[in-house]
Amino acid sequence: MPELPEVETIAAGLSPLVCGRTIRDIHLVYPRAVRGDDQEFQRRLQGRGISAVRRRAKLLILDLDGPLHLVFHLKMTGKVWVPQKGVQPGKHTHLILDLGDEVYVFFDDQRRFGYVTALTPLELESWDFYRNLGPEPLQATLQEFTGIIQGRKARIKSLLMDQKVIAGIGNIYADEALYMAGIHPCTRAVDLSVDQLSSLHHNLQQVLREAILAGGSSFRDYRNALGVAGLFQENFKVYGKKGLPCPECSTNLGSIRVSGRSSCFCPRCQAEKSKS
DNA sequence: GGGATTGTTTAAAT
DNA sequence: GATTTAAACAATCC
Repeated sequence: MPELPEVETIAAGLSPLVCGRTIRDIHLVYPRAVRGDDQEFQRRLQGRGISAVRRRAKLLILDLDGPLHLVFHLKMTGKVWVPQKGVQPGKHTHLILDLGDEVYVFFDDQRRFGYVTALTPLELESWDFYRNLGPEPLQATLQEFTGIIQGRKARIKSLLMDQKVIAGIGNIYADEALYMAGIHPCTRAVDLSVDQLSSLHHNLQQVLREAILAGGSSFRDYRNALGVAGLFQENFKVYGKKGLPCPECSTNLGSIRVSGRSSCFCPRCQAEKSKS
């Protein structure tokens, strides 16, 4: 489940390995991994040079000469990586880009929820999902953050995970940021105080930065561009820790479902406001 | 084999 | 129409 820090780590690792190289050949093992027409996809990529690797929200984007954008969404189990020389594609390798000199990019995805697509700049900008993405959480100022959340009636956790509100946050970092800010996931945004909004903004940026420094989280099977696991899962305070003691107060952590997602929190440190 | 897992899309409800 | 919520979907593992 790669979220912002994981995709950021992948992009940073991938960049020096592929930038300046050219896509010599394409092996599309599993055509359904391509969003849109797979023949056109292959035709578009052939012979194209790679100029940059970047991230927007949870999307991994390779900028190609043309210009053209090779866009990956990794969803649950997607991996984009450059294997060591001699490593053969695995059972879940759906796409192989041959960059020459025995350098390859593999796109693996065990659960097959992820996808890849090749879009022109115009197509990328007119893609509804992309166009409607909210601001990057690490760039949003407190004023911006407050502006997009204040006054909304939805539960704060739902808003944090809504890509149209703010981009790149998933279940892990939503739970962690809410815990650090001492806010119950079911709190209506409209009920948050100015101090709580400020704390949430600060802690959200904090947890994302720390996770990026740790190379992302490797809960389940995330791997970076070199196939190496990240370390941030060791820093999880609440995510996936239902029933374990809270690191602050030792109360057993609880779990509830918020907008269809399991949400771990501390019933004491993140008590619901009893305001009438 | 049912349930859990994910982020996004779509539809329904408010 | 805007906002919010719930269900559906993709595929696989345990």
